[in-house]
Order: sequence, then structure tokens, then C-alpha cells
Amino acid sequence: MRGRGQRRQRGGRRAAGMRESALLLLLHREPAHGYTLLEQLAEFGLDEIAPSVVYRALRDMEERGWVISMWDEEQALGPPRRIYRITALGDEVLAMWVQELDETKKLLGRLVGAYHLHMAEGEGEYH
Amino acid sequence: MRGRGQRRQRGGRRAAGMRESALLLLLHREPAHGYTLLEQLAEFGLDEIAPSVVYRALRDMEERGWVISMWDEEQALGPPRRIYRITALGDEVLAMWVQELDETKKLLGRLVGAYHLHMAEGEGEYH
DNA sequence: AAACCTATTGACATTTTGTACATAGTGTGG
DNA sequence: CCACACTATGTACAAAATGTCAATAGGTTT
Repeated sequence: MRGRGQRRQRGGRRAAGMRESALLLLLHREPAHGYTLLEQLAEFGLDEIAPSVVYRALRDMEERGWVISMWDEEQALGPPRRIYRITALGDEVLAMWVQELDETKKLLGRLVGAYHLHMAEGEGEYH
Repeated sequence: MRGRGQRRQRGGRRAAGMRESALLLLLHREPAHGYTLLEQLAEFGLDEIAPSVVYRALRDMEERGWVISMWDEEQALGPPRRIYRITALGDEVLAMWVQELDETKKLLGRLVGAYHLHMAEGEGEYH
């Protein structure tokens, strides 16, 4: 019994690349700290993603050169924090991802549409 | 260097549950063999998914009671093949998944929209 | 000082997906 | 007949993505 996935706990993996795209878009608007991004992700329904997952995504994106970070010198209350900003490569990657997401959106529309159309016909359901 | 995902090879994981939903919808229309489903997935842009992945998905779905299968007695040219049909539980699960996919579609729309809106403003891009 | 909030990281487990190959029946061309 | 191709499914292992928990750390509040 290896149990292949039960149910997602609301908020996790939606569509491939959504998390990365959201982060890149937020950073394209303006540089920010991980903690801030964490909160801003709610705008795209991506809250409920665990903090470590977001921080990890940021580190991975930095490894790939999509963003860069440095310790924020502005010592403002609390522990040291990194400030992230998008790179030129990040810009390009964002544009590509958005196209991908739009493709996925269309495919989802096709599937959902096909479902409702089929249900409206009242056929099928073969048990 | 554990390398966290490079690029999907077109067709793989798009959105969570898309593959299962597509299979369930196809089976709601009419019972079918795995091999047939494999081809019909193209309707939803899900071709390019490796055969073993589809067969595995079907077996997992059967374990969960969403579908049932039996060896097809109609001996028609070639090796024995399974015929899958959806269950009542499968019907319910399909309906739930479609709602989920519709939610995801909306979130994608929000993200893609926010991107274009932001780009139209010509601000940001902080390198 | 205990408790809490901000902020980031690390390690490990679990889940999901990819890939390559094994098996098997049938038909076709040389 | 043999090699090859097509239909059809299954198995095993590798790799990638995600989840979970706890550790560390500075600062404020009670």
C-alpha cells in the first residue's frame, strides 16, 4: 500500500508554474522581502502555501538566475531579512510562464466546458 | 546540486487533477480501454502523457473506487485488454474535480490579467 | 524570563511524475 | 519461418515536487 495522494489541502499545487509566476510578477512590480511576498501571494489565491515552501522557491529561483537577493541593510526591527529583486532573465521567464499559464487556462476551459456540455445532454454515466 | 525541475516537456503536469478529470469525463461518456483513453486524451491537450502514466492513473483510480475494470471478453485481435467504466463515486469525484479546475482557471485568469495590466502600465522591472 | 511576532533556513518524509524496459498476442513483408 | 511492427498492459526504479517540523535569531510585550 503505497497510497498515491489523497486530497490536496486547499491552496497547494494548483497549476504548474503558478507559484513562480506570482512571485516573479510581484517582484517585477517592486523588490520585496520573502516575508512580504508570503503575504502578497494571497492576491492570487496562493496563501496557504507554507512559508518554507515559498522561501525555498525563492532560493531555487535565485540559483536559476531569475532573481537576486541581498541582506537588507536597513536594520528595521527584527531579524535580518533578504530583499529580492527580479533579473532581466527573470523578466523573460515570467513572460514565458504567463503564456504557459494562459495555455493551461484555455485547456481547463475546454475540459470544464466539455463536462457541462456532456452533462446537459443527459447521456452517459455507464455504471 | 539536486536540481529542482527544469522545463516540462510539453504535455506533462498542467493543473492538478486535470488528468483524472479528463479520464473520468471520457469514461462518463462511455466505457473504454486504457489504450483508447490514451488516444482520446488528445482532445484535452493531454496527449504526450506517457502510456505507463495513464495506465497507472487508471489503476490508482480503481483502487480508490472511482472506476472499475475487467478483462474484455470480446477477443478482438491482439493481447487481452481491460475495459474501464466509471462508478457512482467516480461521478461525484468528477463533479468535485470540475469545480476545482474551474477555481484554478479563475485564479489563472486573475494572474494572467494582473500581468498584462501591470505590463500595460509600463512601471516596475526593478533590476 | 516566558511568550510572541518577524524572518529565514535545514533536514527529512511523502507524493507525484518520468522513464525505460518486460511481456504478450496478432499480423505483415521478405 | 523470422524479423519487425502494432496493439495493450504492467513493473521497477529514478527523479522531481511538495509537505512538514523544527531550529535559529533578533526584537517587543507582559
